[in-house]
Amino acid sequence: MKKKITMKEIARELDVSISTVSKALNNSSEISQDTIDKVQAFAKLYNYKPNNIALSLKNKKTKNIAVIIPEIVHHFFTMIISGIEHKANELGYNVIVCLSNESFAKEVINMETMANGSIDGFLLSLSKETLLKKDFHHLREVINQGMPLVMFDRISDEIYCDKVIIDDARASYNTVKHLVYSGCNRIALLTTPDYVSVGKLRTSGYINALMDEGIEIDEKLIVKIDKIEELEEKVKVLFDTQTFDAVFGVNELYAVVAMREAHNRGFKIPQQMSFVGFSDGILSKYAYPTLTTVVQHGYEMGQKAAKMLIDRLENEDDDGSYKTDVIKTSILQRESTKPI
Amino acid sequence: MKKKITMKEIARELDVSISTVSKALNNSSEISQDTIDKVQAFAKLYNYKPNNIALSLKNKKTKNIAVIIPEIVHHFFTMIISGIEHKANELGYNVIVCLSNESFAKEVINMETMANGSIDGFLLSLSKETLLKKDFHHLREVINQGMPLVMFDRISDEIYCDKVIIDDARASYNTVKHLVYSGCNRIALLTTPDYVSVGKLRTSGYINALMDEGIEIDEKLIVKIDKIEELEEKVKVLFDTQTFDAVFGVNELYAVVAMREAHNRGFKIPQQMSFVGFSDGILSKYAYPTLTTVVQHGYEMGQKAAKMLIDRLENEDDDGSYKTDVIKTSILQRESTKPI
DNA sequence: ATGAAAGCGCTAACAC
DNA sequence: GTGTTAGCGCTTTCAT
Repeated sequence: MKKKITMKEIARELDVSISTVSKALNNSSEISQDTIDKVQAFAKLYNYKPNNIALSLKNKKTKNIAVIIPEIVHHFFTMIISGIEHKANELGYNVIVCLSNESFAKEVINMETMANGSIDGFLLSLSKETLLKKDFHHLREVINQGMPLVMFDRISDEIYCDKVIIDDARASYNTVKHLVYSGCNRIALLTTPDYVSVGKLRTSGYINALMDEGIEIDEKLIVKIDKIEELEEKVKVLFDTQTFDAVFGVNELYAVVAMREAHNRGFKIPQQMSFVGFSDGILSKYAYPTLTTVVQHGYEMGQKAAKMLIDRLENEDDDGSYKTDVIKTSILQRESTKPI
Repeated sequence: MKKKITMKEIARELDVSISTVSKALNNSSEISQDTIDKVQAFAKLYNYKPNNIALSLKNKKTKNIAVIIPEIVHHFFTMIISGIEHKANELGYNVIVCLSNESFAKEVINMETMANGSIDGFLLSLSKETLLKKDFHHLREVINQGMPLVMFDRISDEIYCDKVIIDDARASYNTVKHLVYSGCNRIALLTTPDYVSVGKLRTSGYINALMDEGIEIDEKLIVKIDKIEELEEKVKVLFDTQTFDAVFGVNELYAVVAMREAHNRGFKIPQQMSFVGFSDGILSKYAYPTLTTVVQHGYEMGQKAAKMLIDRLENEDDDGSYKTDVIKTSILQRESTKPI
């Protein structure tokens, strides 16, 4: 069990001062080549590695960033984390993952525990509860302390900071148009309550597309699902009470569950009924039939967010202007919709 | 932008010494109630929070643990992370996530960068490449430094440390028996190459179950799939060249893809052909028909692993004995298999 | 070319 | 009851 060696010990062994060791290890021009060689050889021999914590304390930066997400068991979020991790590592940063579990309290605690020196900046996607309460004091606090914050996907307009989002409304608009052009005109929408920003935007895109196409909005075709537990029941009720020729789900799960129900009721897909979901995940890809979806490019979103944060960290010239990056989406046509 | 305040500043403002502030904040009995009140009030007013980095340096512990996993975009791994995160937070630790992307080099780098003081211990699931190379020097190194390591799921018997695993062989054995009892006797196996420890164990469980049931092993029914890209093709070949009445996949994806192929070829499921997968994920749950699977309890596994590591961290009495926890699995009967 | 000393923020043994 | 001091591991300014 050879414990980690410190500069102090190297200094003692080589009978030089600690500062000489420090400079030698950093190839300082102040030090003779002889000493440099000697110190570096010794350091390598004993596998010396500088202590990150000491460096953090000295430099006032940790090279760690925290990402706080509502949930990790979601394809979209895991793709985002992948992207963040990749980009952060590439730029020399480590990623600390915190889960809010959609809870406001947990989100606040996470931010508070991380804000005390453990990290250099935050990457955050708001929990549903925070979105509902509209209480953002914890975000304001870290921003006031001068700690950079980049929000992604589930953001708030009330907070002034860098952001990365999807063009949700447009994506939804395009999708509905796509369905219309493929011959559908009674399009059901499975969405979330309006307090979820992305759900609201997708709903508005749906409405605008139908209006632009001169199709009447039928409120009965808009189903708002809050908790996953009510999903199956609400879908059944929709099928029991309404007629329609397409279903657009604001996430892949909604769409797949609806598709299964259609299957069970004997509908031919996509001939009699079409399906589109949001966020191209594993479910869409392996559903039967495979599901046409809006591709959100989560990996790219994660990379962009990480880049934005690190740029901010490494550029002192903080001019006080924040930017919002919008990630383009695209429609991935598979078996659940008719070709246009 | 009110910067973080330090003890030094509190001391200056209140005209007492830094150590008095320290003690007052820690409610030391050495300090008069008066001073304690005064200091704490001031601290609260200015929202003083101790600097984690300074504490880490002083205490020689960071309250951070690193988890290194091959991939994050896998339901099983995300469940494990959830479990780890939950348990770690509960016990006062933060989780730093590192992805090896199944690469040996990345795994080594991850461990090296984290081992220099950033964390107190490791949670690790080996990358495929490491499993193939059987090069574990990086693990030995951190263990030698006295840093605790707990391996989970993809482990190596060559390394002496705490472990948490699934009873893979038994789970597989039970599953095959389950299929036999439900009336199947030509059971195809979709598995990974043997260097993936869990794949190997599952394959052996399959073989043992068949032997115990007096069913001949047909090597042609055992398909080893290394890369995801060859999955669909190999499944097609299986269907083209063999006859069978059940498919057992060592993960849910393999099973679902095979089930789709069966669907496309007009097989009635489960009447003509049964399907079982491993690891109860989102795919199994929403497949059509829903897929019977082996439940691996990833969340529980993550919790156990985190608990084990933290126990080790907080109990100095390291008696040099390591333990291996085996998580029980269970079969979740859904629509893709006949009831027994 | 080398070393002494201060300091990052905090704790704790020891002095007064 | 309060303050002084040393120290965690490292960097850096300022002597020498």
